[in-house]
Amino acid sequence: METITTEIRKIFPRADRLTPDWFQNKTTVVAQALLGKLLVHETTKGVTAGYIVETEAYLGAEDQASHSFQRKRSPKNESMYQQAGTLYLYRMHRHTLLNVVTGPLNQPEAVLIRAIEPVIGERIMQENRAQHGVNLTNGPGKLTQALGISYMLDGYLLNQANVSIWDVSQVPMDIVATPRIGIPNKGEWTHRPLRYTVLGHPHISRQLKKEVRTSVWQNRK
DNA sequence: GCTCCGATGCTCT
DNA sequence: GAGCATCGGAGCC
Repeated sequence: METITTEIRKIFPRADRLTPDWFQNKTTVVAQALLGKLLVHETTKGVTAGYIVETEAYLGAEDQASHSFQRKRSPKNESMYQQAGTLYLYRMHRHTLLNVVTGPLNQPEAVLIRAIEPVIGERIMQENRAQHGVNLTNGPGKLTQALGISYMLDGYLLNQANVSIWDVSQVPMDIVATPRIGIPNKGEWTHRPLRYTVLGHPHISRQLKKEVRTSVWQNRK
């Protein structure tokens, strides 16, 4: 725990680790506030980390697109019912997707982390993915592979599984809300703007080249 | 025990 | 922009 703090603060002297409490806030608020935060994984190969640039909110029992729609509950999605800050990981085809549980205990909401910008351990990410450039981390399955995060971490609390999220005062210039990806035939929930992105960031998934901007972060304080 | 399918990504056109 | 890989769990027989 101390060594990772030292390592992060070498690069970001004023970095603060987010505690599970931080995720008790409203899911849509957390999803937007996560943009610019640093997602960190301590692996056997070294530290991997990146700024979060794309998230999606999943609003529990009433959200048709959520795994916990109508409070559906099973060993597979049990993590969604746990306390805020719990990691919810599941496998999609042969990929692993990472969520962080939000809100009160037993209210099964979560934020899906869909894309990051590599910051630490880019060489490790290249090894893990056999790819380079934006292809390293511009998708939910890609970023877990790049960071070396396995579905075995499902159910662990943030900070207790070598996975942590840090406030490093990186602030988006602009945030845009759009419909979520891969949610067909879910009525109004298909179209609700619950996907949040750092406007124009090159690492956002499924983005057209002409939408990429050169300036995406505010200057640090 | 069997079928169905997905909050994806890669490849090829 | 379409096709398909690939696998565990849920739902049903």
